[in-house]
Amino acid sequence: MSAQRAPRYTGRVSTAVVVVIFTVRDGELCALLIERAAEPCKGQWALPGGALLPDETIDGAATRKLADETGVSDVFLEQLYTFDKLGGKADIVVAYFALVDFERTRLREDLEWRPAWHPVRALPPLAFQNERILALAEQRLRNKLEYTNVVYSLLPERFTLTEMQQVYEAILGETMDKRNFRRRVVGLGIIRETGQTRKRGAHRPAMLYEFTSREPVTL
Amino acid sequence: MSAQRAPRYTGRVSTAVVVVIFTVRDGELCALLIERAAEPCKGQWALPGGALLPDETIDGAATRKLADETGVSDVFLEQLYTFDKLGGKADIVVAYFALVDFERTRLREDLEWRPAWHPVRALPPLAFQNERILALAEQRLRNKLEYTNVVYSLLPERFTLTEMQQVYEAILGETMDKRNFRRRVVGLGIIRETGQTRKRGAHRPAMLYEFTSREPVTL
DNA sequence: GCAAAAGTGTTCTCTGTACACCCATGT
DNA sequence: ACATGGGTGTACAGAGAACACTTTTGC
Repeated sequence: MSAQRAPRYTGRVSTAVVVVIFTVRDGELCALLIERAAEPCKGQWALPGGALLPDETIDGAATRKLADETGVSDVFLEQLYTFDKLGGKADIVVAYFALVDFERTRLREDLEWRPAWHPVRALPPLAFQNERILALAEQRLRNKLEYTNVVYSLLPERFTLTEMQQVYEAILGETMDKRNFRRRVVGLGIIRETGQTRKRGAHRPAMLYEFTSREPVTL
Repeated sequence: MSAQRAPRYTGRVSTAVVVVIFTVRDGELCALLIERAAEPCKGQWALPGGALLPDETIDGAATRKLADETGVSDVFLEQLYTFDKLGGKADIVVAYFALVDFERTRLREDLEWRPAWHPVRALPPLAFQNERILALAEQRLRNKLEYTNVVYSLLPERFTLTEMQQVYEAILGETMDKRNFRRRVVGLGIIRETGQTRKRGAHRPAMLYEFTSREPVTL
């Protein structure tokens, strides 16, 4: 597109979309990977993705991939970066990243191209330089956690402050002070009390909170 | 690229690169635009850009476009966002943004496809929804200014603190306190005194500073 | 000596951090 | 009664914001 004098060579290149899908499970940040059942890189793991369908937007392709693999939609999904020369079939790969609540996902069942959650601190061998994409996504996630409310997309409708804190700790990889954490998130206005409590085990019941907005907001 | 079971449809789409080139001139943030000399959108202005050359990387294409239009290289240049359905010839447009010192640029001379600097607060009619790209680039620039040293790419080798402050004020659109500004930028360690001064007009000479790094650094 | 830009310190507020004990419940 | 996680307040330090006058030069 756009202005250019040069002879009008029109590069047509094969373009694909991949999605880094993060969740927090058992206090660990995990990403969804798919085991490759065919060459190239058979037996290695790769991010979910694929070519665009005819007339499909790139956002649309990312949304579709996310839904195909996890069954969820209406979650945080954002474009991450566009790569080239990654070594796969596509010349250009537009990467997205998504955040999902583990409890809401239903992974596609496939014996051949099996999807599975992998802790990002213990990844298997990855195809097509997918480490680079994952590393960038993780960094963006850490940043966004600090100055946006994106954590809403990793938690259920109602949750306790301890659960919320565990999500932050899993992603940032550091423990936090309970009192400071609570003051901060309540003070920022991203969550509010529901008035309901939840009894779980031999201790005082926990207040349940909800997000004031389930749309991404920059603080 | 990457894992996919579906029938292997490979979308080949036409892909282009555009570059938002910013500079600060006379205390105004300006962007480089090119007047379209042919249909579609003849007479409107558009961001410099064009299709990828065979075997060219997207970074390479952006670097080339920047050098073609301004004669500069070795400046801050970063991928911004990837758009589709903008209405031009390309299906997919990978946008970059660059920061250049006005004094170092030599615009390409072309009677037909004329490049010119335009203040971003007073843009002419733009082709292909280029307003969206410019708005996003400007927002990113403002953000980066706050937590990185990218301003190095808008200033010459040696400069006064007043010049540096004027760049910040032009981009952020607000005046700043001289003493606080100086404390901050010196305290951050992104610049240092050169020991040299510069006499300019009927007043005390100004100390010349230089950047401690001319690579992008996140603070 | 006057106009013009350069340069320089202090005070206050706010934000973030460190830190330890009591509470409500189940067994 | 005891074990378990839930819930709360205060003190200190560092960062950022507000604010006005003196210095050096050219004319």
